[in-house]
Amino acid sequence: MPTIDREIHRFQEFLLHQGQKLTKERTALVREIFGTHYHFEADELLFKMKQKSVKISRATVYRTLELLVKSGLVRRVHLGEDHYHYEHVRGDSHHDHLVCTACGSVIEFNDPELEQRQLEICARKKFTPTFHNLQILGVCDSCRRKGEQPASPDRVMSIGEGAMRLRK
Amino acid sequence: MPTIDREIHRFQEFLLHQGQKLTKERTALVREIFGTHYHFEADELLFKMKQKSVKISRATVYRTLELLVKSGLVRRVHLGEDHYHYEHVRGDSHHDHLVCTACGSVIEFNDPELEQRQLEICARKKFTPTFHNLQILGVCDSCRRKGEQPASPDRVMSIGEGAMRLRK
DNA sequence: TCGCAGCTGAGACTTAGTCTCATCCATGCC
DNA sequence: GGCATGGATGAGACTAAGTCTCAGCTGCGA
Repeated sequence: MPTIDREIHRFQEFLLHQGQKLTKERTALVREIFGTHYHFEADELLFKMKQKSVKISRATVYRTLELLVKSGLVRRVHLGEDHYHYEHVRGDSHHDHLVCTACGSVIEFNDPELEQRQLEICARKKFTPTFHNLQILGVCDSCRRKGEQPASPDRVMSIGEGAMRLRK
Repeated sequence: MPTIDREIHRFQEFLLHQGQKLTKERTALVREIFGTHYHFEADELLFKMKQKSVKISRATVYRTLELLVKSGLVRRVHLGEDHYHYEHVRGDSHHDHLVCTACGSVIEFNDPELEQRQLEICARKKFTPTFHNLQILGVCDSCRRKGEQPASPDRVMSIGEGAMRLRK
């Protein structure tokens, strides 16, 4: 898949630039992330690799995710749960998330006016922003119509594909 | 301190309303939270109680924080670290946070225009919001002037008073 | 193809938070 | 005040997510 090869190439350039190597484990992870996942958890990724009989340890998954975040190919986000989620980046610009607390679905949005307003607030407070993180929790259209009971905001359903956990 | 007594009274009413009791442990925690802390971590609170020789277990601290969040007296927030922070609420309205990645200080702001814009985005996406969470990470004015090197965004310094941890 | 710096897996360890259960105590009733 | 009782407590085991260690492996430049 040529698109993924481009990501792998970008990752390799990033690694070489700081004297690091592109190993087969790293390549496999990039393939998995850019090939099928969008929002995912570290443990979910580990599980998928095991499912495919690609032997990669937990340590390597976490180490590689850290490198991918540093390289800018992957973003680490909070989606209202008490651990991180990751999403791959494909040259698309920054966005924020609407997270449905009933079904766990994630809707992305990008709103330049909102971003602009944030910059104004920072300027007013003499604050130099480097990064921000906005999640709006609530109920998506289809859940609202199904009349499903939203979970309480501090107990959001698992997001993503609900992959089984590897560690009992 | 009469102000704190008012908070304790509100908490007691909340508890009674659902057949729960105001114990001396819960009272002590409310006093500590409303008396001296603003943004704090669960473990920090536990440490402060131990310092004051008030014997309260970890389980009770977490259980009481949960009740305080439910009662609306305390809010649970993400400040860019991988665990929760809490802040007490004193009738003030919702606000968001600017978090300095160099010194760990937290600046609050409330911007009705920003909130309004979020509602518009939700309406456009047919999403019913219940709650949101915005942190802007960056460097505060005094750190910028000191020319301090900001920590990388994914490795934010500890926020709060840097209380020693109880568990080694 | 060789050497070695960087990488890997296995599993011990850490941190933040939850759960269990025997015992305690706040509250309502007498 | 004394008593009954159901909710609350503490100690510590347990869990989830993530980090660290170290002996052996491997990608890549010479």
